[in-house]
Amino acid sequence: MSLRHALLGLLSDRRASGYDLLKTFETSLANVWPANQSQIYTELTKLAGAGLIAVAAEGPRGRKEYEITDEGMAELRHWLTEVPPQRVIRSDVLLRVFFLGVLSPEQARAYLADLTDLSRAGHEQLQRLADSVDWDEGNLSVYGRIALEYGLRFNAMRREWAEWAAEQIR
Amino acid sequence: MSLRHALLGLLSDRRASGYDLLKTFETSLANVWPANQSQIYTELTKLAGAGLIAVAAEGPRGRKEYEITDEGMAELRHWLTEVPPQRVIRSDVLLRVFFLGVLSPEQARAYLADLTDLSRAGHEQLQRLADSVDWDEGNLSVYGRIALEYGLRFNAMRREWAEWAAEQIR
DNA sequence: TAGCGACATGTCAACAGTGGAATGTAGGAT
DNA sequence: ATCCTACATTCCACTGTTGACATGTCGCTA
Repeated sequence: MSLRHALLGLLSDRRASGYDLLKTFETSLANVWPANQSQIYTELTKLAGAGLIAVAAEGPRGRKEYEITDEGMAELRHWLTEVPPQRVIRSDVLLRVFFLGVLSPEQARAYLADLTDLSRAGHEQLQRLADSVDWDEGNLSVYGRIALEYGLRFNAMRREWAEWAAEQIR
Repeated sequence: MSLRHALLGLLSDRRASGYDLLKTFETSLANVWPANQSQIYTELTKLAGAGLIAVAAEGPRGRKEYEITDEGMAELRHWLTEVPPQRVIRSDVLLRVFFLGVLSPEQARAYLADLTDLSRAGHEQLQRLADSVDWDEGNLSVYGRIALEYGLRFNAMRREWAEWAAEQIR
């Protein structure tokens, strides 16, 4: 149920078409809440039907620019302040760890080494992103920076853990 | 597609019925890959149909004890060594952060304070679990301990991040 | 002016996950 | 002997996610 809130959140900042939103999902939101084209258009239609967003303008090529309604803003605020966050995160990365005993110690260490590399690469990618963005004083900047910092810390944590874990085997 | 591998992984350790597996999912695997009853039974039927597991024994009350086949072991090893782990993790926790600008600074800080508490509680719960288990020398123990350490480090990281983030606002 | 790439939306089938209903049995405690 | 709890499975409806297919237009450039 979070896709709708992601859309409401983006539309709370500025009006946009499905296509605009799709581009945003492909870039900044890709690492947090991926969504594809069909899902976005379907959900926009549902949101409009529920009165949480409305078509504000129509443009060339059938472009429909949506804006958030007061009802939509209320729903967004409700989600932000009242809905308890998901406690569990499905992680196939961690799931594999449970079953590494099936492999040889060498293979298990190789898996953890791959995770180390993956985490290092993720960290570097985010660091480059952080360096390339000019962080002005806007809200999106403040919270975008905070979200990015989470990514940096997460990757650092995972890298250190994977290195530690590899040492624990045999 | 990971539920099937979770089931194969568990069955690689010992034979079990759907009911046994369900109990395992409710306890040790609940924080890594939650699955409910209907999903487990459906997937077991599919796995048996595909020849990756087989009914090894039948017991009282229609109990069917499954065991992993050679084909199933091959699939499990393939998943562990060859299938690249998911790069993105959907996180509604982080998604909210992007949109905290919609709220007042006080409300945003309150959200981060809740996250701090949540992370602290999660850490304590895992710490209690770690203290209560007797870590023998088996593989499950080694890798179970490694997975648990991930949880501890993750919660610690998130708590520190949430505290840092709250300071960044205003 | 012809063509191409980006813009733009809609629909569909398939699979994964959630939650609940229905059904029944075995075995231990009172 | 009865009852309750835990054991045990199956099915169903609904929602969310993925990937592919289908369709068409605008505007720039060669």
